[in-house]
Amino acid sequence: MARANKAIKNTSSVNVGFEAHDHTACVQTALQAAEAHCVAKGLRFTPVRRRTLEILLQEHRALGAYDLLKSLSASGFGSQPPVAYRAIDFLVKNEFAHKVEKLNAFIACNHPGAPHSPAFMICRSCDVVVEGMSGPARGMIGKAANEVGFKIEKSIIEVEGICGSCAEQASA
Amino acid sequence: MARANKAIKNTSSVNVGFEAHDHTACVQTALQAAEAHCVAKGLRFTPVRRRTLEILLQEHRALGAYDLLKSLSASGFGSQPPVAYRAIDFLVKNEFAHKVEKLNAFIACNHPGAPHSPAFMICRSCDVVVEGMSGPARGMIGKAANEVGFKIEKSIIEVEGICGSCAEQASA
DNA sequence: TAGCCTCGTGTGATTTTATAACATCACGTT
DNA sequence: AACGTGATGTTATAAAATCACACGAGGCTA
Repeated sequence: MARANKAIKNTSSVNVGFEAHDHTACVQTALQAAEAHCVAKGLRFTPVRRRTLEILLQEHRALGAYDLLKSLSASGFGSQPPVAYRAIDFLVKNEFAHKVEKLNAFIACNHPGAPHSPAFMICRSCDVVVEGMSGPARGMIGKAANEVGFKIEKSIIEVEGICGSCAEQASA
Repeated sequence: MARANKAIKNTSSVNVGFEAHDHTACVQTALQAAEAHCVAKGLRFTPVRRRTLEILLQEHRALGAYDLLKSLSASGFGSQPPVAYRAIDFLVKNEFAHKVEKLNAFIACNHPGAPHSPAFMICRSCDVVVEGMSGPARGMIGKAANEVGFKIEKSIIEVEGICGSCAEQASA
């Protein structure tokens, strides 16, 4: 629970370069966008899937599969791991959410719709994760890949460090 | 075991742009280099740690902690997870090895000594991992980090795709 | 040399993360 | 109504990682 609890502490913080905002509205917007995308693609945006995305959007931080599962079962869905993992798989496959490998956790996508490879900044102090967008090819590694005939399909970029707020607090 | 077994299959392959080479010698060289580094830094290159690095070097691919543990206990060391994890921690902390987050696995460092942030190419077909070197700052994400006052301490770059050999086989 | 401290090792137990396997149900098609 | 597909639910189990505690080897100091 260590990491999860740590993350859970900073509940409503929506910072690291972002202003607090009307979160309820932004959650709704994102859900509608996802719904529209699913309709367009013939995907089934079922209640569990919708609720899972909603939770991720509301929390606005990386959640572990078991954190999600707890919320889901509290919302009346099943209580066993596959319930969460299947919903997560759907969201990740369709880029409504991403996995943060470093944390074994999942986070709602910041740029839904836009096909992109995410890049995350992870604060080691407060565990806040912010998603930036990364261009497709990516400098050195792209070059190295070309040289050895490796064809990049997906890239995982996660940088760990210390965010602005935490740095301030530390120096204060 | 799925992923691990898959990896275990391609036992002696040392390819993806690298020629097969005198592996025994290169293992010895790397071990000696690590030993020297430890002496210089006042670190204790104990038997378990040495053997762990040796296994990683010999295998020349990403191994799970439990794969390592099995080898270690077969070599006469303890048989409980902490045995492996502690040795791995030591190797990773001192950059003799890296964790491949995507695989939850560990691999001997290709550029021992040189301080660097590793970047991995992971073939989704044969699970071969090759380490490239990544410069410190890293394009887009570095820029994004600057903008929000995020101080990067460590970066994880892993690209997934298909390696040259597997691509050939597929098209053949 | 005895006492003490630190670090490394070994073990048992447990926690956290993830999948396998199988039954059932909802929906659309035939 | 019969069927196929995909979503959901459940039980069980696997895989990855950590906790907690005992012991022991080496260096240090007194």
